[in-house]
Amino acid sequence: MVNCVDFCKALADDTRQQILGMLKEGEMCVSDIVAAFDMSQPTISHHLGILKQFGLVTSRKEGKLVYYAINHDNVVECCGKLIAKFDALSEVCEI
Amino acid sequence: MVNCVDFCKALADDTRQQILGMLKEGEMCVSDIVAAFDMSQPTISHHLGILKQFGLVTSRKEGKLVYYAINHDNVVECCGKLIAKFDALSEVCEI
DNA sequence: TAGACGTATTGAAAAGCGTCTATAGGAGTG
DNA sequence: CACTCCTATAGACGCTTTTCAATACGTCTA
Repeated sequence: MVNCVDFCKALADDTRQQILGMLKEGEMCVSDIVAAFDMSQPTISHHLGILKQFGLVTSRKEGKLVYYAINHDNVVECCGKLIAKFDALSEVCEI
Repeated sequence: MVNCVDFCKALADDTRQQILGMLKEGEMCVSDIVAAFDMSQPTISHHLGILKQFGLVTSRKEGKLVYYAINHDNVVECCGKLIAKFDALSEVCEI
């Protein structure tokens, strides 16, 4: 879905990794994510936009709220691509 | 060895990913790496410095030449950390 | 319809990153 | 020693990224 470089760029930020780690536990709406950080709402919205642009999260609207969820398949696929790209022994563990 | 964010930052560049992909096949000296790119030697040296700083490659000096090699264990470990961090099902495939 | 609430967008400032040229340093060679 | 070759460092430039305040947009409710 997304290439390895874009995948790493999407994850090359601590805030985005933390967001993704939170979403691993289940979907969350924007205001709940914002509440977990000491950052402005537009900043979080910006990071969510990047994660979505690269296909690492999905979003769905429910009334006033927007729920974000991790795109599990894409994340796992990208991790697998990374291993395959740099690990000469990757064929041992097919993902 | 290195955290997930730094690992992704180190790989958030196409040139560095290409270098690491080349080194997967075996160690290379700087001038051979430079010859594979349409970039200046200091630029390649800069990227090698970043890869080394984050522990993704090692280097050894042999006369005038400096050979770089991929730090296989560290790369695999970091990929594993990434999967564990974001894949709720990661325990299925222990790395 | 007005207002309140949740989220996205805009525009700007600051910091970071990738690239170059110029140059320095270290190692071999004549 | 002087010279050449290989690699690293320094400094500068432009572009990108992160962050914020301000504001726009959409949705629910009174």
